[in-house]
Amino acid sequence: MEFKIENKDRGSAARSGILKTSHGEIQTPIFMPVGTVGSVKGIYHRDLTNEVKAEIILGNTYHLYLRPGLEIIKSAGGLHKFSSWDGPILTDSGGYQVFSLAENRKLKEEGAEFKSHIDGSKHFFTPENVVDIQRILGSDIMMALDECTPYPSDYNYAKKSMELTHRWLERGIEQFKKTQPLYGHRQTFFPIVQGSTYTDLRKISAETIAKHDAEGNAIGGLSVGEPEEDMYEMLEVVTNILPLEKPRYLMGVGTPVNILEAIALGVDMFDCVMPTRNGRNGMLFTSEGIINIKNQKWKNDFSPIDENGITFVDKTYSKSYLRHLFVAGEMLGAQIASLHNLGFYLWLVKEARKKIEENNFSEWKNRMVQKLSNRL
RNA sequence: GGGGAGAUACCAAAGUGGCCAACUGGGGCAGACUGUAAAUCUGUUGUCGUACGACUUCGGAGGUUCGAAUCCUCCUCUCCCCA
Repeated sequence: MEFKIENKDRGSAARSGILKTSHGEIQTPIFMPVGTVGSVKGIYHRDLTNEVKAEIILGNTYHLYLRPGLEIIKSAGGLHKFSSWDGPILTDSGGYQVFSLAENRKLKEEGAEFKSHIDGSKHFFTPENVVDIQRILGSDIMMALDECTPYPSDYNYAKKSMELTHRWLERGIEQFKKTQPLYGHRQTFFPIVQGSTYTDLRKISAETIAKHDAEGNAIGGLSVGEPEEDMYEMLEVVTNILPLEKPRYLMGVGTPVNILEAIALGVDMFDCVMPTRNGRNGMLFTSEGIINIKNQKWKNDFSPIDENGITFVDKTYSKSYLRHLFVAGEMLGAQIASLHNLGFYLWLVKEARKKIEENNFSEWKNRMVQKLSNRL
């Protein structure tokens, strides 16, 4: 994998770049739609490519390992072929499930023991076998196994958790070096910074991660309930330490405002379930603010969903009609909202990229941030 | 014509002397959602008040009782069965 920074913003740490993978180039900053089980919920790949202009999507190790299982994905020739997505794929390691399925797992030095949420069966994830699994998935970017530390965590827990993540990282890197891609294309491996909301821990973690000189670095354990100011503070600490010339990936973030603020701090890659999940639940993100399309106020509004939207649904369907679909519980409503939101998220990062190239990112960002939180 | 059942909030439906402004579900209204156990979850839904609370409600009119959605009388309406 190759990363080249193209432009740097004058008023902030924002930068634009190009990330080259075996499945295509990614223009950063970029938002990566989440397709946990090999599907960006409710969206055809065709629309992901042609409408949303997605350049890379996510898959999840834990979920794909449980279902359909590695045998099937291996037989299919990897996740790209299995799901018919020939663009880049990043797979999360299951580290987030260590956090989100906390009640169903036990953390040990060797790894994390999971009780499947599907059938209760037991499974053991280690820093090593998570690499092996991602080799089978064939993702372009593989993630290290980490513990996504919950918020709030007391200092001692956060420190121990971070240190475990660091030890796991050593093992993951070893395994990564010992193994080869299975399908003839390149794969890379991103380590993850932890450290909860403690400045000194974040600093230690970022330094530790930086030493490994990976092709890209991720920042995890944020947007798990902490105040946004804390997140930005941690980001600033971490982005000042991680190597400038390597892409930075902020995991699981976030709201449109979060993304712009993080871009300003020098983050290049983002993923979040928000555009799809919140879309399914009737929330639309637009350049003018947030719409809860289920609200009564849209009942008689026959204007397009989003005049400025980039996808075909934005001008094809009216707010009134979309509201009707949600009220009626029609799945088309969830699909339209998801497509719109993803289109908006991709528009947002592409616009940010444009502004960085034009050297007026900060000013634009400040103006956008004002509008993005509006409730329409 | 004869016999029976019933009428409760937007709808359906529980409650059959005080713990009832009234279970529950639907519908309505609003909120939440950040590396997806989510096409999910939460709140609210008589009026007024931020709240403690106050006031008006269970087909209608009377009555019994300290107290009635609940018991009695009459009335109105609906449904079912038989002819």
